Amino acid sequence: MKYIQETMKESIITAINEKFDIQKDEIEFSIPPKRDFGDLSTTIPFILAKKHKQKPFLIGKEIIELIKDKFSFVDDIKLANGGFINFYFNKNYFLKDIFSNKDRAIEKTGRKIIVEHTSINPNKSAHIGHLRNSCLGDTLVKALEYTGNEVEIQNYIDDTGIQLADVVWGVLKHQNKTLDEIKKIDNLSSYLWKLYTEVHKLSDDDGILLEQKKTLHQRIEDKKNPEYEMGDFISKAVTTDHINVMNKLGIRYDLLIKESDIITLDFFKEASEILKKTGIMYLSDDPKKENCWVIKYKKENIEKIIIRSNGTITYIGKDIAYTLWKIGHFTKDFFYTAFYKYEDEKTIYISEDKKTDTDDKLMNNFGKADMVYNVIDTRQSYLQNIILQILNTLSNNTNSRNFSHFSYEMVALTQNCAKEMGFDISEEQKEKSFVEVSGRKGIAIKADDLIDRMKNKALIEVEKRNTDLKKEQINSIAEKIAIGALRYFMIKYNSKSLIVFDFDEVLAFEGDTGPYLQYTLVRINSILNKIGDDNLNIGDNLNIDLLEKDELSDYYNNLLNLSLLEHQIDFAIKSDEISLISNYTYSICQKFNNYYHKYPIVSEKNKEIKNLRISLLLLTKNRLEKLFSILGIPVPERM
RNA sequence: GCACCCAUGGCUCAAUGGAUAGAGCAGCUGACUUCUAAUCAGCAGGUUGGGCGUUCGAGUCGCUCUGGGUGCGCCA
Repeated sequence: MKYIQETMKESIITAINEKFDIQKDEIEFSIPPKRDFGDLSTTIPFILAKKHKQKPFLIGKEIIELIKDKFSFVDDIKLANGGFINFYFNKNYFLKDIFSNKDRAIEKTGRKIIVEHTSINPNKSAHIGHLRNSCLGDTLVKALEYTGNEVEIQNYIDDTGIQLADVVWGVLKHQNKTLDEIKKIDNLSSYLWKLYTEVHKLSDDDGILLEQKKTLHQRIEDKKNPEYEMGDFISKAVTTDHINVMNKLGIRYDLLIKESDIITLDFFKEASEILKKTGIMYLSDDPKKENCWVIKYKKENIEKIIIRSNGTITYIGKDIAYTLWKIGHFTKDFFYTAFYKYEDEKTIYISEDKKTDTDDKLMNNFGKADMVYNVIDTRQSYLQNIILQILNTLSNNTNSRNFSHFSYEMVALTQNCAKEMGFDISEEQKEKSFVEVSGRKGIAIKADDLIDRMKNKALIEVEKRNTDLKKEQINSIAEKIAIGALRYFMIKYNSKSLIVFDFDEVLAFEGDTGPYLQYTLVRINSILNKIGDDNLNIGDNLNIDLLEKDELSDYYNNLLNLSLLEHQIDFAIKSDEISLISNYTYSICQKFNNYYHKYPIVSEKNKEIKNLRISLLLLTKNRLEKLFSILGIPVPERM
């Protein structure tokens, strides 16, 4: 449909541009809400009515006269409701066009895009809040790849942060453990999860302790042992745990960037030169900010301090430097080494502050992107907006977008859920309609625990329905269902809506859920198995007019919706809204399931009608498989 | 105080300024000797928080009020 629309736009412009003034990007098509209104609709008359100060109805009539014979695949064009131009396609042409183009390769854009997501503090297990980030980020990655972009997936490791220092203090000073002892701990992330909340409780209002932690934090940053060594081990071990959990969900990374390397290599120096030279960063006149280098945040008219009066850099400075590096504003680069290998040998690299043995060829390929996505929750909007402002100023070129704070609302818990988990909730929090997730307070569901819980629920269902299967098969199916359910749940909501988490909702496997989608595709595969490969020779001789009126309408409805795939994915990316992809997938399944119940396929006697139905089946399968791979939803063999 | 976000059936959410505001859950009724009932069909449920405005057309845009949330440090 994307291609049909493009051709139509061009033909329309050529046909009418002598009489009417219209640009290509002003023309928009939409699928009409009712079949009676045709197959594709445009509101050009309304747009022109404003420009030419005429009635939309009259303009519409004139346009139709000008374009009526221009399209071989359009049977009829009608004017409706005061100015809508509705196109009625030749249905057979349309069917053949979609069917023969279903595997058409997407053109490469030649653009390199960096997506940073996950970026969990490496001091404890991943939890549901992180899952939303990673699922959104990964789906974004896959959608960008699908549309022909080269994507580099980065995961930022804050290995010098206070959060890490907290647990290092916990093991060294509070528990007096040595590095060797720590190395022996099974499931370190989970162990630290508990320790972290303990440390947080202890130091809440203990001044001496806070001072001690501050010193320790500085020693990590200065790479002094044993603190540095311990921090380095913990952050790498925990990061590995995070990579493993995410891998279960099909979420992967190309490169880890350590904050310590940004500091050690003094990336900020180069960033600082750029910012000073362009006047973006300047010495403040404000007496309260004497000797501070600041950036003016225009939106709120605030001077944000970047370099403190003592010469040290604030938090955002590192982020600015990192982003400038990503977009290729730097001459400086990191060094790299291999960090992790997936089962298929694909490697995750990690940044280093000095030369390593890793092959040089790989080193030069990181960074230097045409576009950068930072997947970070909405609470960081202020800082991300400052970065956006800097990049906009630097690139003067206002119409090409090269940075997106891909933001989303946080995940919280229902009061019920928090109670069920036995969390210690403050009185203040109890008054609210939800409980904020907090790693520090231990108020969150760990990713591992959630996946296990979902798998167990799926296991019961699979066992009930498939008594003939072996244990491993049941296990593998249950795992796929759990993953599908979780990934769909995490992205189906609009990114601006707060997810108030409850087990009932994530464990629902009926209705608007991942398993519903999976069930649809499993069923399609099962029908195709019954039909057998021999009977799948769908030729060019499909004739949609053989269908009865009602079926024709249902069939065509499915077809039109299926034709929107490319358009929907483009639109989701353009609007920074991943849930559009899951919504679209759901609509395909709903329409197909309805069709399936009305019209038999395997038992249909009329060969031509059977072929028509099979072709719809194949087309639906084709679309769903593409969408599932973008959404990261696995396809179980049976359900 | 300033900035940003949100408000749509009982609940959870859709809707690209467009035609009669759609789904799922919960409730009720019905469909498995017929391609998997994790499914499907039907019933019921709406003044899109209030007001004003822009527009041929507003759930969607602007202003305003109300209610909720988040952010705003020489912390990270």
